[in-house]
Order: sequence, then structure tokens, then C-alpha cells
Amino acid sequence: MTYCYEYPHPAVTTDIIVFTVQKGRLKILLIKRAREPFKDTWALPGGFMKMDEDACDCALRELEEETGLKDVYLEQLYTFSTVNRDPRERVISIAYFTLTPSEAITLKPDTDAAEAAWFDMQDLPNLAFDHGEILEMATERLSAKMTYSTIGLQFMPAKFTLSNLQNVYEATANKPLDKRNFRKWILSLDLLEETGEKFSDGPQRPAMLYRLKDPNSVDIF
Amino acid sequence: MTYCYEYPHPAVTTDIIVFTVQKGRLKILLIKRAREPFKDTWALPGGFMKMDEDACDCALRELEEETGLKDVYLEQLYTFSTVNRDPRERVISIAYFTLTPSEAITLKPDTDAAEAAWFDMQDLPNLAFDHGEILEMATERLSAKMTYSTIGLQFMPAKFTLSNLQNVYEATANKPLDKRNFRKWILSLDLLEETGEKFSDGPQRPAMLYRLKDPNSVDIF
DNA sequence: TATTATTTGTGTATATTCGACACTATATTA
DNA sequence: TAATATAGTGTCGAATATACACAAATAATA
Repeated sequence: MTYCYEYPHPAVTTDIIVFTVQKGRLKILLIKRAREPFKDTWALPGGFMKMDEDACDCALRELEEETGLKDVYLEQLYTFSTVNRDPRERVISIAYFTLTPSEAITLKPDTDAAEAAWFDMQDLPNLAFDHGEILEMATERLSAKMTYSTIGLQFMPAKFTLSNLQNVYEATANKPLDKRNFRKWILSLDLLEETGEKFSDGPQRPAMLYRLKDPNSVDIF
Repeated sequence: MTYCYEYPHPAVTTDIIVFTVQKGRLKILLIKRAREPFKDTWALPGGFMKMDEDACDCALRELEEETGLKDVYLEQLYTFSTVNRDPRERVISIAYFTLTPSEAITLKPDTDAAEAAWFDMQDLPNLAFDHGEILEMATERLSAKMTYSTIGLQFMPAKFTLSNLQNVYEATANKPLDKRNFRKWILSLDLLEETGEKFSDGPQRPAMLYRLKDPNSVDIF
């Protein structure tokens, strides 16, 4: 079956940058390509858009198919349309990014992806296509949004300590933050509430667990 | 001649929001559609992407073809991909916006556009397709960027007074600004320099004309 | 040529925000 | 019960942002 048009049409894909913070380090999710082109090269998850879905739905579907991740918050990053960015045919890609908690995510690569894994941002492999460029833009955008929005809260699991949260901000900013100032600031935003529960994983004073008052909101300051 | 693919492909267009400030009012450029669908309805300039150009080049080309505007600074806004946003076929649109000085721009509509005109943002007609939604997002983005970048300087002609510039900021913010604070702020950015020339259009003290030190830069604070 | 009208251009004082900084509290483990 | 490790808390000075009023310069007019 072929699909014919009076004028030439590009193929359209989505690519998704999945950020997380593990052990105080910013990481992204990559898949190893199972097919040509760039077979066996690490790449961003993503794939071709279908005619009955919009780009955001496509990104959600591909992300679940290739990595098992679902129900994530997606934000459109940019559309990449350089003429020869794909050796097969003219392909434009609508890139999205998402932030996810670092909790046990069972990665389930499917047929398009031989393997899925988290990579430290400081230790990345060469990426297929122009995915290096896409990732660079995503990283800049993430850094920027961390400073002028509440997007960073999307990294958090259901319950977390203020130290957990500070670690996330330190990982994305790549610098240490003052504990008292950080707590003053984040609490002044009035987005967190105490759960009443406490948590400790060592010989120390346990920390109050907090949760988001409104888990799905992202606000601009 | 037809173009055939193994899988269905969407058509790809660009749409461009052109902002300017005239007499202290924020305006945008619209064209009246010369063809179906939405014949005789006002719409954003734009059109189908060719296979040998990227989306930004397409936007620049369409803008010049439909309005005569060229050499503008374009910024990608968002990609709109709702399934039925165009009645003809599946079309996704990569939207760009640009800011241009209000100086005499000779609008030269071509065959795709019957007419091109500036519209006050407070007095807009109904727009074709989902262009109303696109414009709404562009307006929000412009307002936001005016506050955290130097994008506003793109509205200015080669030479301008500080009062001209303040008018631009007041038009986009939709509120009056304090003259002394505005001047202190804009001069502290170290982006302007005096031309030495003065300008007056009435029975009053003439104002110093300034120019941009670096006309093409857009900085984030 | 003096007066009027109109816009330009300038400084200070106050309020608010940001940033630096150190010790006590509380639990676990040895 | 002593040692260890992280949690949790407040103040002061610096920097920044905000509010606010009048003299200067020119063109038009009387």
C-alpha cells in the first residue's frame, strides 16, 4: 500500500528527552537502535507520527512502546527540520522533553529498540541523527526552566524530603545550594505540604516527607 | 506528478506571527486568504514547506512572498499538530514569530494573499484554521520574553529615542512604566549607544537618538 | 522677542529581595 | 550511652526594585 500526494511531503517523527535525577546526577534515557539507519547506536526514544494522533500523543505512545514509561508530563521543545537530518528521506522531528522521578522504572524496550538505559549527562555516547543537538537544546531549556518555573517538582516521587528536592535542584544547576535559603525559597512558593510522615535511611535524624499540593501544575514565576 | 510513500505523511506548513508597535499599540500582520479553504478570511501569513528548505527558510520565503517583509528575526514558537486542523488533509504547522519596526513597510500581497494589513491586537477579526489559538500562544510568549530578554529591541528602527522604546514596552505590557526607572534599567543593560543626533517632532525639547550596539543579538537576563 | 506648550532628562530615599553564614535536634548504630 | 550523620532553623548586610517631582530645551505663538 502506498500513499500519494500532489506535492512531496516530509515524514514526521517525535523524539523525547526523558530527564531524571539519580543519586544527585542528571540522567537521560536513551535507546539503542535495533534497525538501520544508525543500527546499534544510542538515540533518543521516538518514532513516526500516525495520521490519527497529534504529535504529543505520538510522543507518549512511542515513549511507552520503547521504554515502558507512561503517564508523563510532556513539554514541546522544538521542531527540527534541517533538510538532510535523516538519510532515509526528508524527516522533520518534533522534540518533547519530560521529567520523571528516579524511582524504579522498569525499562521495557520493544522491537524498535534493542535496549534502553539511563546515561549520566556528563558521560554520553555519540548519538544517532542530530540527537546530540536536540539534547543540547533540551538541556539548556531544562536549566532555564528550573530557574523560572516549578518544573523541577516533576522530578519528585509522591513523597520526598526537602533534601531530596534540593539534590534535584543542585543536579540540574550543577552547583551546591545553601540549605537554609533553598528551604526558605521552596516553602515560600506554597506548593508543598507536609505528609506528617518521616523518613530516614541511616543513623541520623529522620526528615519530614512532603508532597505536592497540586501534582500536575507547572507554574511560571 | 504525484509523490508516493509507503506510509502516510502529513503536509507541513509554517505560519508566521509578525508583531509591530504603531502609535503605542501592539499590532499584527494578517493576510486575507485568496483561496479556499477559508477564502476571504483573515489568516496568518505562511504556507507549505518545500523539500529543499527547512522550516525557518520556508517561513522567511512565505513571509516575503505574501507581505514583502524580509530580513527579519524569526523565532520558533510551537508546532501545531491537531489531527483535523486543516479541512484539506492532515497538516501540521510550525509557527514562528517575528518583531519588526513600525516604519513604513510596503505590504505587497501576492497570489496566495488577496490583501495584507496590520490589525490592532485589541480589535482582531476571526481567523482561519486554528490561527486564533496560535496567535494567543504567540502573544503570551511575546509578553513573557519582553520581561526576561532583550527581544523588545527588535521592534526598534535604526535610530530611536528612549521614549520610543518605552512606548514599545508599554504597548506590550499594556501598562504605563515609570520614565526614570525605565531609563535607568534599559541603559544599565549596556545595549544602547547615543548617536549624537537629536530628534523632535513638535514644540518641545528634542530627544537624543540611540542605536543598538549589536542590532542582531537577543539576550536572556 | 517674550511667553506658552510640550516633551526630555535627571536623583534620592525607601522597601523588598537575595545571599552569606553556624549551630542545635533527632534518630540509628556500634 | 557515645558516636555519627543528616535535619532543621534565623539574622544581618548587600543589592535590587520601586516610588516619586522638577528643571531644561526647543518650537510655536502672541
